[in-house]
Amino acid sequence: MSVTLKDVAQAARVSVSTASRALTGTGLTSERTQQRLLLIARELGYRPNPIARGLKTGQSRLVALLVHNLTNASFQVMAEVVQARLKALGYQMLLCIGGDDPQQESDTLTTLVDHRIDGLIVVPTGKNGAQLKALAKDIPIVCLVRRDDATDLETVLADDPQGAYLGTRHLIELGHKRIGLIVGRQDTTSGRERLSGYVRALREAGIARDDTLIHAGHYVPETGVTCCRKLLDLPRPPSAIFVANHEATLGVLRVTAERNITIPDDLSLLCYEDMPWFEWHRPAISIVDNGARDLANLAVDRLLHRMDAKGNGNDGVREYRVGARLIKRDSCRHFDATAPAKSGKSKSSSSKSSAAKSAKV
Amino acid sequence: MSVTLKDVAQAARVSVSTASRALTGTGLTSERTQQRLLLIARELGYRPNPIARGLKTGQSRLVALLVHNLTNASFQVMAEVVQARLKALGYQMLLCIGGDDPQQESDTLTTLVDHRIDGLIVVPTGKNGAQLKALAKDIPIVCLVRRDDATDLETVLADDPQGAYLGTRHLIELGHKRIGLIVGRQDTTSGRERLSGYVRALREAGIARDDTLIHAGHYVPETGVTCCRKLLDLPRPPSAIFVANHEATLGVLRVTAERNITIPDDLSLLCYEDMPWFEWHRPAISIVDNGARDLANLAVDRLLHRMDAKGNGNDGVREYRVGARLIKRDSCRHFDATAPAKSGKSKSSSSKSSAAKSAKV
DNA sequence: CGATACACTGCAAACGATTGCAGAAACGCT
DNA sequence: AGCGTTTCTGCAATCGTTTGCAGTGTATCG
Repeated sequence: MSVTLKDVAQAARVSVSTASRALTGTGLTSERTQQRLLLIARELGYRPNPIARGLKTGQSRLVALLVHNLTNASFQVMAEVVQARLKALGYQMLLCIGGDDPQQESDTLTTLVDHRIDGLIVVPTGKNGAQLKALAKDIPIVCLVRRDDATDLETVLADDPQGAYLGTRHLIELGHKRIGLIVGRQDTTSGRERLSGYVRALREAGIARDDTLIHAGHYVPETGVTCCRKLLDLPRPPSAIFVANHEATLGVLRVTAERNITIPDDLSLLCYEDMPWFEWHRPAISIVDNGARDLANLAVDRLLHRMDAKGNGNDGVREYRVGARLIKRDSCRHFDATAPAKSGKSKSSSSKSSAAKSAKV
Repeated sequence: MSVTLKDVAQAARVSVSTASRALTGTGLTSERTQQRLLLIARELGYRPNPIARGLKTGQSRLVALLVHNLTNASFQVMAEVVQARLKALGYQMLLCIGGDDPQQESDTLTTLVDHRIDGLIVVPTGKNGAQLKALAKDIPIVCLVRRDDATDLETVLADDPQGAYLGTRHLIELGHKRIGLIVGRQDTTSGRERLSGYVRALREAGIARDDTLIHAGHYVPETGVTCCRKLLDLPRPPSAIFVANHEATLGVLRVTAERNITIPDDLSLLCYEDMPWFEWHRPAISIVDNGARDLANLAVDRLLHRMDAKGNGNDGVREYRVGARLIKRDSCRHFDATAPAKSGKSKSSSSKSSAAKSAKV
């Protein structure tokens, strides 16, 4: 069916071994024959069979990336980055979707080692520590975004404490004192860390922590709906909301739209993690960027390092933090303490009516 | 390192061949030994090595899905569907991102055949017909969403003519007569087909086609911006816009927000293809659903069929169409011909006004 | 000029499975 | 008991590479 090494060898009237050595460039063959074989191989359109090679060498040139889903914009860019990087190095990426489900993660993991992947970047659920630990003995593994506490795997993390701190401080600097926080479940690292960053910023600013302003929930839009309602229904509702549970953003947006709350006039909104449409939305939504691109790149770097190091790529470091940064757009504004709360106020502002607008933009 | 067939055979005091036959269940071994081997294999934690097996059988248990990107929501759900289906059948999905770039597509394709994938579902760029055709001789291929005209590959397509027709008709039924269309490049199948569906609906309703209402462009948000502006700046702007180039939706939304145009009061908006946030958006955006989920499922079905059929799974059918359907949400409304156009009308609802304020523009 | 090193090359055994072929065991039948 | 079937098992080749080892030829040196 396809051209094998034998074919090349025959055409060149040498043995398979010589052909192999010439083509893989082990340097054990004369310059002349090497060139000749290279040429013949090209003419014949020879492509080495990774399966056969893999059988012998134990390597597959396959690197897996295991993420929870593809809906999350961060995972999308990570996948794209990883794929691009790996391809450039001659690896194929095996992208797997684990659905944040331990069982599925475990299954996938076994399939992957069956296929003798050369390396793995995984966003762990945290429930398969033992398995991961065992795997790590055989293949290089790097954890991404989440840590699996049951292991001591090298992990590339977003700097969530800092990101949350940055975001909260930004809001404080704008004059907000009552800042609602919608954050992820407290049994996840990111959930805890983001809360801590928020708390630290508050403390630094001398603002007392008010637990009625803090809501945690699952990473789904519905969380945004319920939490946002709770916040707005408070006797003294917040003047700003920091949605540090990115999936919840949709829910928050909906509730504010339903209640005719104008962002950022009536309420400032700051979100965690970017989505492609955030900058197209009006008002464009300010965010704390967790640096998905950097995270992915670093993860690949670390993985490659380990793969090269053949066994011990331990540089002592167990955990890398990728800095978060604030991207200011239009959804946060200075808080004027004298203005009325968010009760039904009618807009005087229609000033900028469409006439002016339609100019050119 | 890991348990091989030989280990199992030794433990059971039989030959490797017997072990192999027992475990693969070829029925050529006695019930008793088979059970015994199954047991021992389980105890030892034996997992067959797909690489070794692949070398002998020429199969890899790998099926590739090649899409343009992961940003597109349709591709996301397709990837998830394909992954789920394949995994259930013991295949691993190789998800590849081709970026709609012929060169990259071609490279990826070669890598994939190198890895002896058992099957391929591809969204073709349309520029590598020859290569695809050649590949199709060796492995089962199904095209998805786009057709490659240079081949006669089995193709699973969305019913774009029908979808566009449905959408347009919906708007017409709501009383709209001037319907703007923002559609994809006319050198893509989908671009052409959606335009044709739009035209048909118009003709059926006895509405003259007005080419100033029709704009085509690349699949990027910017297209939405420019096309939308052109439409709104028309002497007689449309009362509804059908965005049949899904990437352009963001741009359209931005322009309308900037110009203080309230949807659906001032302008009805209908989009093609769903995005997760469409139903959370206020107003929730009505769409024509191209049935990404169904498309993916059908593609998998067809591929599996071909893979089973070993060579000729040709059922004569070359092309499958998956019906589109209309999902009515809140972005389209009845058009009242008596109301003023979209000139400077001040908002009664006032809700959105300030959003556009941010002067930015 | 003979010995010794060196640079290449080829043979053959792996890697871990599958599979055609032939031998062994078990059985039924005359 | 002898023979033919049938049923199971094992040997060994094979898939396409890589790689240790031994062999060949040529250059180098004393």
